[in-house]
Amino acid sequence: MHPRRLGILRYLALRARTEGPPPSVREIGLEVGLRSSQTVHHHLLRLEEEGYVDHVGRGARTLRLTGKGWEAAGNMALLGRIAAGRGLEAVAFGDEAYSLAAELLSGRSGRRSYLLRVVGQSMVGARIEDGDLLVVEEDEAPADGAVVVALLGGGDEVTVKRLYREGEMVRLRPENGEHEEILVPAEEVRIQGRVLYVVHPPRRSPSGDGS
Amino acid sequence: MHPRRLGILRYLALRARTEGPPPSVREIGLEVGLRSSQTVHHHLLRLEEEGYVDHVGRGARTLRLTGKGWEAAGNMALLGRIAAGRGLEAVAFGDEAYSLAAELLSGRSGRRSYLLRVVGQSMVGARIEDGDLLVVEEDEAPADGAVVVALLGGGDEVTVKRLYREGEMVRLRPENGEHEEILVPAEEVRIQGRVLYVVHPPRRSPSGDGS
DNA sequence: AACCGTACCAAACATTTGTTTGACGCAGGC
DNA sequence: GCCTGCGTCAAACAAATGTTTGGTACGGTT
Repeated sequence: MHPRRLGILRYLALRARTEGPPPSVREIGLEVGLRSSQTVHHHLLRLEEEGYVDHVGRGARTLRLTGKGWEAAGNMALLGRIAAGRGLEAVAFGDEAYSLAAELLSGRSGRRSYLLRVVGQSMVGARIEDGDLLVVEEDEAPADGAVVVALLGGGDEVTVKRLYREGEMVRLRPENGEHEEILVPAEEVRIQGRVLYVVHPPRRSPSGDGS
Repeated sequence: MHPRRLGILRYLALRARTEGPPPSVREIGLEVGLRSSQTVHHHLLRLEEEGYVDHVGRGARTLRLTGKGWEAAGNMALLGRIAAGRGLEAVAFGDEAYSLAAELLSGRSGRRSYLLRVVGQSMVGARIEDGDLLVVEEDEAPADGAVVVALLGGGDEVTVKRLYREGEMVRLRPENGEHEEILVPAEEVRIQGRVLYVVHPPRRSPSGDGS
């Protein structure tokens, strides 16, 4: 991905998560450092050809990120499915999830946020279960005891745990008796964000259906 | 509230819940039946003076509903707090709730939806607990087994239960062993909507905090 | 009756905004 | 060397959009 275009996508994502209209062409230029509206226009055309952006109607500020665009922008980053146990699974999302996130976040501190889908049962004690959506706000220094998204092993591994700092060490505690705590040096873990909300449908009926 | 202005507010709310930018002055006029952009402008000025709308930045399509505006628009309808046991409590909302609802609903079937805050523990079995937010989609005929919002006693009483139809009767089943089923004639209950999502923060840590 | 405020319209105006035109420099391939 | 594609700029154009101006009609007040 062209770095300029990536910058544009990121800015579009930022604006989409912020209250207010999508940016104008010149606003984009101002943001990403392009002095000619034409240049922005040029990149926008490419991005539209390649399916990263969209137009909803005609007129001013009708630009919109597509699903592909959100993905490429990265900072919306349904990073992937969080494995309570191990590993990062295939990224999976839908437009509904995006728009859900977009508004859950609007009006917030300006911090970036995103959605994750949970895989695993290690946090059932915090009402987080397999398949739930998490609304995560980026925050590298949340309070002790917060439920956080942590990156381990240089980013290869993502997990949701409750955070406790202990000097040079970081304790990541699951909330499920069957899972074990992780205790690692602070350098080896990067706190990515804090879980703001858990979103899920009501539990399926014991017998019947309803969904 | 001036009916014209109410119409404008409603349209603004509609657009805010829809993907795409806020409407232009002329688009508003088209919608509410005003042929002069000036007239729309006029009402917009009044609405801004009275604190129903807002401007975020300068330029095109920077109009925004304020909390007061959302409330006046009315179609967002945080009807009230649902008492799992009895009674409808005071309506309570905040900007967060509004914006949350706005996006959770966007892109949906066109049915109206709203948020409710749960009071009571009668549905813990369906992962619905006291204080949770419910995203409810209006639906008078949901499938058997769905978790629904039901109005009893001519609307005086609101409750969340799982729905089962039995001939002329309707069974509303709580999911908490300590609560009793409600079995009433179909005429005495009005199904208001179906619970799509449950939204809540992660459960507070057993010991510490983090929120 | 004269006056005032409100709601509305048509038309014009100024600004913003999307888009087009024309040009420059650079890298890579033929 | 020469051509092509790309990224960039400046400038202009055309469409849209927010805003202003001037005017009409109506109802209530003084």
